[in-house]
Amino acid sequence: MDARDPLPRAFYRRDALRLARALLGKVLVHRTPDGLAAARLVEVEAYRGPRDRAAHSAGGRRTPRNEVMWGPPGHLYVYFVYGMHWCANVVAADAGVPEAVLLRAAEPLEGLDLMRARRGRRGPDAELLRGPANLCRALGIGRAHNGADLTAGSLFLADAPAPPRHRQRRSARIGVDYAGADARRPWRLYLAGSPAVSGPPALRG
DNA sequence: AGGAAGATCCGCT
DNA sequence: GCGGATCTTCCTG
Repeated sequence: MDARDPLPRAFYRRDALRLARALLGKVLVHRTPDGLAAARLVEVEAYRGPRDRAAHSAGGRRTPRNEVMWGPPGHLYVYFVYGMHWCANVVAADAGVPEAVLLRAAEPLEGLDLMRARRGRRGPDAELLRGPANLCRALGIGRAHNGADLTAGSLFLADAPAPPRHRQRRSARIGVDYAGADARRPWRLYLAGSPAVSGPPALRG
């Protein structure tokens, strides 16, 4: 498979934790009229369905907002938070199983000028996609991309070598203190030492 | 109909 | 470390 081809549907058809592991190192590509932007995923979080109190699908709540989580795998679930930010998830597992992987950070690869412009040229390049909302901003992802099919179209994930195991780390997920015991489950995965990883220093090495 | 909280980010102290 | 920005969504009454 060419590195520029979208990963196939079968890649996404597994539970969110396994998909999260597989996503580390993969390349998210977005072609728009303004140009192409691409970045390598270095931080993700698994949200594991109705029994996961931290997930938007907790308790089996199915609403217009999280509807995409119930759909087939390989689509993007994009939601709006805090009155100003967009965040993007990759839908995992079979239709009817509402699991997803939040994309928290990535290292810029292509389209640096475009991403700087979208971000307002703030900070070092390595931090252009540091944090879930910044990632969406730099890649031009927003409301229009909710439900987008990542296996066909201008927004897709391309294959890339898996990062070495000795750089892979796990931690509790960030920003889910409301979720009780589930808040402490180690379902955040990241690459140690990447300057693009978000969170406090203790959660980046 | 109303209100509370949110899978965040940034700038200031 | 803290709080403000800003608005959608969902639950409650």
